Amino acid sequence: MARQPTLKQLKYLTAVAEHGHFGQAAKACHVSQSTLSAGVQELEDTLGVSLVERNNRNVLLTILGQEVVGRARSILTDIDELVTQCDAAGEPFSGKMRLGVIPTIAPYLLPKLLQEMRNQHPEFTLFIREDLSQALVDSLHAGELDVLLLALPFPADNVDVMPLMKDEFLLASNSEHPLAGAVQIRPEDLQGEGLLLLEDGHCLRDHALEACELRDAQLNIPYQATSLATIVQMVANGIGITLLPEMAVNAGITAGTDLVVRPFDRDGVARSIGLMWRKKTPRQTEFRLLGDFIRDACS
Amino acid sequence: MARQPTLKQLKYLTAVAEHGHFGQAAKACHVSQSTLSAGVQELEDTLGVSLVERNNRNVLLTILGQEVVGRARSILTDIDELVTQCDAAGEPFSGKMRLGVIPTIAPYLLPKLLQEMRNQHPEFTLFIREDLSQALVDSLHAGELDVLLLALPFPADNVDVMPLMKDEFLLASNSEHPLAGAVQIRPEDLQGEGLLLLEDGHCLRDHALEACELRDAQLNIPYQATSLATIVQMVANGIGITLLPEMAVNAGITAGTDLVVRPFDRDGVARSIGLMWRKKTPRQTEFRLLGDFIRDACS
DNA sequence: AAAATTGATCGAAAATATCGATGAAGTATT
DNA sequence: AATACTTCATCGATATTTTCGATCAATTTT
Repeated sequence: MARQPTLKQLKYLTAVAEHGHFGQAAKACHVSQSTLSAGVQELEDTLGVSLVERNNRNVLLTILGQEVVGRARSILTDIDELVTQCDAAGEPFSGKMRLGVIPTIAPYLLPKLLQEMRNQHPEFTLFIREDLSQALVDSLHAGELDVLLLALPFPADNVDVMPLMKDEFLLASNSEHPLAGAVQIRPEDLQGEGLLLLEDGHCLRDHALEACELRDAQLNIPYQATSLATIVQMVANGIGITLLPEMAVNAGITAGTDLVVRPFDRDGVARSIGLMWRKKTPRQTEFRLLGDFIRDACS
Repeated sequence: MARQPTLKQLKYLTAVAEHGHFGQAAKACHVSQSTLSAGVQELEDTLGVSLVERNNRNVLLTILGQEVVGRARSILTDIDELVTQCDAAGEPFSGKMRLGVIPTIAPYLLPKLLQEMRNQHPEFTLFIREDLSQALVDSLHAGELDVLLLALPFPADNVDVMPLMKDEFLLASNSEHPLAGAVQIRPEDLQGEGLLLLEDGHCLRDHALEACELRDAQLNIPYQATSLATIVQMVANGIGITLLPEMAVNAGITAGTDLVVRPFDRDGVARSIGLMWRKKTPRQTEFRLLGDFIRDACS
């Protein structure tokens, strides 16, 4: 099997084409003339063609040689670009990143986050995928995503997490509901109420119940919905009450309704928002910087 | 200065990307696993980035790694194309060639030649330049042309020539001219006649006179023209007589006129048509094949 | 627990690249 | 016509790089 030409040989050839002189070409390549001469000959050997006509006073390129030089230049340029891209990738927030986000975070954090990102790091491209936690973790391990923004804890192997912030759960009810006017609201007050929650698979459901130290059995859950926006509409129509994450409320999810949103009487009724990435990723530093950035952007 | 990645390293990387497995990739590249592993690491070192995430059960590409793989594939394809082109160039009549032709040959030989070439070797591209012999020879030495089709002899250094065919000179005159009805025509009969010839620089002029063993001094040359077609018109109008190369007559240069064209009484009143190339060209074989082709096409 | 798989690492051997010196062939100068 | 110069090719010695097989460390499967 015939061997491949090497980049070095192509480099030598283009230098000869440029200088029309082996000696000068060698100088430009920082090698001896003999080295360059041998390199060009080797290239001709491996290609099995004549590229340069050595004419003891001026060097001429074969017509085929000219075409090869053209291709060689293009290839060397491509190599340079590849290197350049990798150099630039060393800088944080300069390349690309694939971020997975759960549906109970994405609509409320991303607008601000993406806007800030575009402002401060216009060179940075953030691909977003929205899905349930388990699907995101699977994708993370499949190499389809680089980092996840989700609610912690979530069970996953071989990952590191970086908690970013607490997100309080607020009780949302129709204004006519008894709890809307209560002096103080305790998690225990939820027992027996018609509590509307997202369907199975949404971690918000589990985290909310856990934060309130409640179990399914203690609750009267009339319906399950597929999005918080739907739940808000149901609550506004008096079908029940719900727990809304603070970030959704801050983002205005209740705008246009007469929902009453009230905090609990004690701290800690909250979910934890954080980043997750593969333990062996080489980009941990970059991910931690992203975490800092998200914290800043959303405070 | 950071070193360049090598094609081998890029090859290894793409193999890893393809197989998702260092061992299989190594097998595909016909090297040991350690060699491939070291190659990929070296690539990462020279680029200063992480491309592959080694995960002890499955190999994942960094997002940057995926982009680098994409670029690498493209580069390797370009290399393959370069090699393919050179392989094909080994075959005669498959690449490109730049042919210089003199004005007293081009219009009469090229139509047939180019048509035959397109029929028999559609892959072959023949660039044509038409100019006077001296200009062609200069271009030949400058590397702008690969081979010339002209009338021999023509003085030039460091060239080889390949005579192809004789091209008889025919006497052309108005039908009313005395020579039009002569029993036989000898070169000597031209003395004193109004002989129309091309202007200086056209080798046809010199070759015609030489073939007839005449000198300028022996002739009555009323005008000099810039093309044979013009001369034909002048002869048709009774301004003088001229010598036309047989190939021009065969190509129908006198069509539409009442010119009488007659051969001389003896053989050898002719010019020699041939190819010329740089002595050091690596394509001599190909040029000789071209010569054979031209001889065949024009016989 | 043991066996198997996977990629990284290491030292020795083989292949290669590089250099300076020299050669060959032509050009320019005297 | 002889000489000096320029240019690229060639050669042998040396330095570098590449490659391999064997082994290691970590993990997974049996």
